[in-house]
Amino acid sequence: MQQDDFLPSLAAYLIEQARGNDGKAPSERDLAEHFAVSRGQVREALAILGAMQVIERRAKSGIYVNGGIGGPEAMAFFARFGLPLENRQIFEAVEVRKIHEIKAAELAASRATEENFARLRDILARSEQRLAQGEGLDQLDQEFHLEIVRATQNTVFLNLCTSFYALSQNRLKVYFSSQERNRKSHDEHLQIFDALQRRDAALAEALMVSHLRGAMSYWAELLEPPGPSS
Amino acid sequence: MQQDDFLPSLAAYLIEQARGNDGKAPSERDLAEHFAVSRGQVREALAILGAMQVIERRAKSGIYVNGGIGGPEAMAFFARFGLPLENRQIFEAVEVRKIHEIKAAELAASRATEENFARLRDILARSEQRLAQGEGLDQLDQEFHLEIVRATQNTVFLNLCTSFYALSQNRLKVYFSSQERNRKSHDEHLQIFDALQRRDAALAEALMVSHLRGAMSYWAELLEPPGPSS
DNA sequence: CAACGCAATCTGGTCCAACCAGACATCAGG
DNA sequence: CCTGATGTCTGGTTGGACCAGATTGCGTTG
Repeated sequence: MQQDDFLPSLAAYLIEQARGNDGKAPSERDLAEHFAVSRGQVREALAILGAMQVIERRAKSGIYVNGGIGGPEAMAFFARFGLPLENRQIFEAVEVRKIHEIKAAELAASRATEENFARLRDILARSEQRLAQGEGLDQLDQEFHLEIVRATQNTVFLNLCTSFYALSQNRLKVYFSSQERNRKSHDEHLQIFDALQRRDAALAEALMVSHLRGAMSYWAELLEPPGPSS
Repeated sequence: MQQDDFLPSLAAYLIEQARGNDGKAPSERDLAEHFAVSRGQVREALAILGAMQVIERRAKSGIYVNGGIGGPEAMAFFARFGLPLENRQIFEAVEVRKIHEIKAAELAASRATEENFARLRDILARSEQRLAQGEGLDQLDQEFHLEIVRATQNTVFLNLCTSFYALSQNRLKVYFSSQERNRKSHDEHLQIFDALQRRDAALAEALMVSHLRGAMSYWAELLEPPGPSS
């Protein structure tokens, strides 16, 4: 109940306390007392939250909670630290992820190395195994998609996609609870892999589009996507 | 020479010192002495860098610099704090930005509101003014592209693109030093705007592709893109 | 009674002096 | 040469202290 949990719980507490108080959070000293830690600890955590732009530290005035936890750094952080995001943000993140992965498939078709193909083959083999045992893909699905991103040879892109994957994956585990959907996913993975090996960028892209369409629309329902009007 | 500059200079120092020392950086106490600040200050900065995964703080052992500054949080941070990234990372970031903006144009065509169009019109009008005065676009170019992203109504996407824009824009100011390139950019902006207003997603996307192709290839040369073989 | 001004208070920013416990390297003893 | 004890170094954490600007509230004054 301590150490790594401190930052998220502090963040949650800040947001809670700031609501209905002009966005102003308790003072560092109060926070230290409330969490029974030293002020130094609080300041370290606040430094991180401040750098994430989740809060604003105004000298000689107080700590103010910025409205959004939506910044990319903040999202990546919160995902890592396990703080839940709002459905709307998750939904938007999923859309961004879709953008990334479709393009990744296209780029990977021309850039993938034999090393990438080997890893993909390994992932698919392990997927086959898991399916044979009647288990879900989840982790392996993530590995497959990230390996395609890695195959673009763009490390910045890979890091970015990793963050967004972590962001949505936790909430979307349900998808892989159905053996039927698992089977379908795996078959589509095989087709995508085949297109990549044949260096057919257009086909890989098209297959990825349809692969994600199915999954994403299912997820969209789960997440109650925000309608156009409110 | 103090306050906000501390984090980037500390980061730079850490990376420099860690090179050729197993990635191990000086101790907190040494850092505090070197920068003539208290250990508390150093620890706050290290907390941020640690959260960014730029460094790893190993208890009772030392501070270790993680190879990459390429993580999305780290990149956004460094861009904000003005620490220069490596050419390769900038180049990769530009490619990611390209992916984002092309898709943004497509999505914006169907989602843009009258409010978005109004802001775009305003940006284009101001661009016209600046060009008439013989000045470069730079800032306005950024505004134009980000407004298109905003028109996708995806705030996570907007935040993400804002980070990546900040990342590359600083290094690419040179592009807007040529009046001819400025004029060309502006004309293409007008065409894109027109396509958006006509809700022609395919056309908007195509125009954005060709708009970015010109600019990006110019930038690519500046950045000495890494060849396929080292 | 209202407006002004001063003083106490609160806040973040910064620093210092400790202590803890594990990691690490060194050195003495077998 | 190997082994184990020991002392040093490191990050982790705490408490207290001071500063200076922002804020608040009260008392004075017109």
